[in-house]
Amino acid sequence: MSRNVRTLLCDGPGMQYRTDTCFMNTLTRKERERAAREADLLDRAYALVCEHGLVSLQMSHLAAAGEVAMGTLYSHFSSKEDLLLALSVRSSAYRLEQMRKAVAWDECSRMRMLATAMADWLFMDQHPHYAQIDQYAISEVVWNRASEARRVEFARSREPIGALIHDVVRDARACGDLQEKYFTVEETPFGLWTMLIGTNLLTHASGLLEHFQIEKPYQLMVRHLTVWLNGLQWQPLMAPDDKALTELLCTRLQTEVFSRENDE
Amino acid sequence: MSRNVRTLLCDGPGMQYRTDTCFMNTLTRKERERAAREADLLDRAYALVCEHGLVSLQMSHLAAAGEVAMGTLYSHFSSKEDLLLALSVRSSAYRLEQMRKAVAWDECSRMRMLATAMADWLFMDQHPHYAQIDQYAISEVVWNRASEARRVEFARSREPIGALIHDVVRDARACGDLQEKYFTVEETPFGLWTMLIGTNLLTHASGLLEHFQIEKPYQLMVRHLTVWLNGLQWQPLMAPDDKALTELLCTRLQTEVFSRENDE
DNA sequence: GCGAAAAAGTGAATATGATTCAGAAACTGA
DNA sequence: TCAGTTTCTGAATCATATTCACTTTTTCGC
Repeated sequence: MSRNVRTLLCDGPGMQYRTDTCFMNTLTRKERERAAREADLLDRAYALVCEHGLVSLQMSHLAAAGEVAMGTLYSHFSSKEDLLLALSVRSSAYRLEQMRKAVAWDECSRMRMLATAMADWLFMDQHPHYAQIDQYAISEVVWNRASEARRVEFARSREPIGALIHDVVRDARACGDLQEKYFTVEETPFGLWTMLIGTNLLTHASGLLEHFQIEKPYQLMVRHLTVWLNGLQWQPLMAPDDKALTELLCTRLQTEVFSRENDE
Repeated sequence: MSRNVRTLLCDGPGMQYRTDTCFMNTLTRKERERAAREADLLDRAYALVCEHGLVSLQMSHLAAAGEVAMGTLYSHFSSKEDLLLALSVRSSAYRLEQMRKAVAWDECSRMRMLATAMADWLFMDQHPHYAQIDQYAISEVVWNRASEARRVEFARSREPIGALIHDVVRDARACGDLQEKYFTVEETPFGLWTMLIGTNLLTHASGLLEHFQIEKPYQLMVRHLTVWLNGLQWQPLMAPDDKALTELLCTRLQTEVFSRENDE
């Protein structure tokens, strides 16, 4: 009978051991242990990626590193792709942390919006392997081979980040910095989001941007974001050619907001 | 002695049979036949992708379909990833064709700029498999496993598209539609480029955008491009909430520019 | 044309590495 | 304690990319 409920709920790895107790928001000891092991496996997987590169990540290596059998590994992750997306989910927390600092900045809404983009950039700069994993995991081929449950988990894991940014939009509207109502609150950050992802993708295709005479893609992106913010009439308007401003912004963000001390 | 020259030039598949005759821009019969076979293999590979999906594309299937041995296949493509990037190179010609129509539109420079983005969108709509291949091929993992020669070939193959867009920027500057000189001609389209790529990536991660209450990503992108163009002060300015305009634009483009007859 | 050397092509064998599953071990509750 | 159940195990399987020893074809000096 408990069996039946469990079966109904199970539609993928990571869900496998969830029972009705979930509804009470309490995890059994077993469930906690299992979650802990999954987290541990992900940590080790990330360490392997850092050490040998994403391409060399092998399920058998991870099993060895995590001191579990292949079968156990596969009880957590339905496939290698599922593991990659799980890694990406794991990165959400770090991104969120960074993002929180950005939006908490004691500055006007526009600066805070820009800071969210820079938070992402800084994150990718500090964690190039996560940048690579995130990028790869979201590509159609990998995405579709991950489990449905993991895809949902991924979307959920990014929700808080979305919420944070939506709040900035709402603040901007509330204080009059952002008059326009062309977009819903949810639609507004789309331009920023796509530029971030596109820049990341292009940046990592080594040699491609150089071929098109583009030197510092992230700096350039910030300038294009400035253009975009101006297009939204997000006050106060700024000149996108002001490279000094961009750099000052970078510097201030790093010192005032992200306190670069915590390099790992 | 000819051997030596050849050896020096050979640094990857696809280059393997290039000799000094290249410098005279004449291909020997052999070289032409080889090029023809490579093209044929790519056609068949694309057909296989269309029929069974990118994930199911197998080198052995392609060898069978192209009636060549595995070894021969590998004399053309150094790896599966190299083949994928070659497929992406192949798509450049089709993209270019579409793009040419867009920039030849009898409209103001701003509309033509927007039309280039729509050309890309339409291309991806008409050739979803190319959209998927292009996206995957440019991802760091695949990109780095393709041969250096192929990566260069890819960059070169996109050059004409870049040139076309740069011309639109130059035209806009010449006729006064685009006053600003914040960006070099090459830097100007970066915002558009990244939005296109980002939108494409997000769109194909099924379920993700829906999760964030984003309905029609490409329409939304066009509106964000309008914002961006406004930010550049690219005349004539337009209201990005004018969905009717966006749709009219789509319709006009499809009828006047891309003559949807040529659906394959 | 002839025949040896070089080039191109072949596909079975190899190599890699993801995934499975039959059985062993651990745990549970009476 | 023990039967039933869950969980873990890792060698075996399977899927495929890649290679390479060998065959066929082409080239080219005579």
